[in-house]
Amino acid sequence: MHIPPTFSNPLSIFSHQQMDQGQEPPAQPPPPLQPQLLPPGLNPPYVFTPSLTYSSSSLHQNPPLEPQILPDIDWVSLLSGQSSLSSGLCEINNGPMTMMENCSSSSSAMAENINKDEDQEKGNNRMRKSSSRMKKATRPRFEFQTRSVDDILDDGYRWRKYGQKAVKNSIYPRSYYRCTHHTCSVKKQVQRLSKDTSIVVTTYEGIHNHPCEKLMETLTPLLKQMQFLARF
DNA sequence: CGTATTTGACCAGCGC
DNA sequence: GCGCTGGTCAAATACG
Repeated sequence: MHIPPTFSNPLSIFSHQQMDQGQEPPAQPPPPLQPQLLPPGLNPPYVFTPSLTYSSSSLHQNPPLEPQILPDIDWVSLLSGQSSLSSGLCEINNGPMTMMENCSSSSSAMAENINKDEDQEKGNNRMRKSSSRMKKATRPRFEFQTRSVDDILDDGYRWRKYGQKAVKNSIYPRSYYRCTHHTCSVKKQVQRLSKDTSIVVTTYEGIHNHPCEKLMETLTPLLKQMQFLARF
């Protein structure tokens, strides 16, 4: 599925590492915005600008830190986990393994000793469900605020929707997406702000372990041509 | 017919 | 312990 890109002006980008400790969003209007880097794999109508950062209280239990203007965004590096921002977050998040990891291994060991009658099978299913849920270690998270008529930010990756949920204090539902790449477990959440309905908040969780598909689509013919020419 | 989306149910975590 | 909330699953449905 491909949703045509129609948004402009990502209003902010920041990590939940920052947001989890913060303060109230700024009362003052942000300074004039300057045009910025165009993310790779995105179509020309996009206009990216730097921005103050603030958080949606409907999305996060804790208010964000002081707003800050981030430097130019290297989207490829950021979304593939190579930027200083994302790698920094990885370091922060590489703490002790969550108890879910332990639970999942113990549950599989437990499963060997269980007969396969119906009730126990149901129990195992629950185990697997909760294990996968609990496996959710703290992963790097990035949030983008974009001004857009469409909810979906065309970031060059392919996503499959796996859930939608009404959230408290918001008239708009939150949508849950997973990266469709078979080896990639990156997720994102998309929600429109009720305070400012023109703003869509996209939260990425995890780092892609594969190249941006749209970027590869663009580059592959060029690379082939370069390889062809290199033979002469 | 294969793939993507929708949506109700289930579950864990948290606060009271 | 109970209720609320957010996140995920998976069957049903829609779509190309």
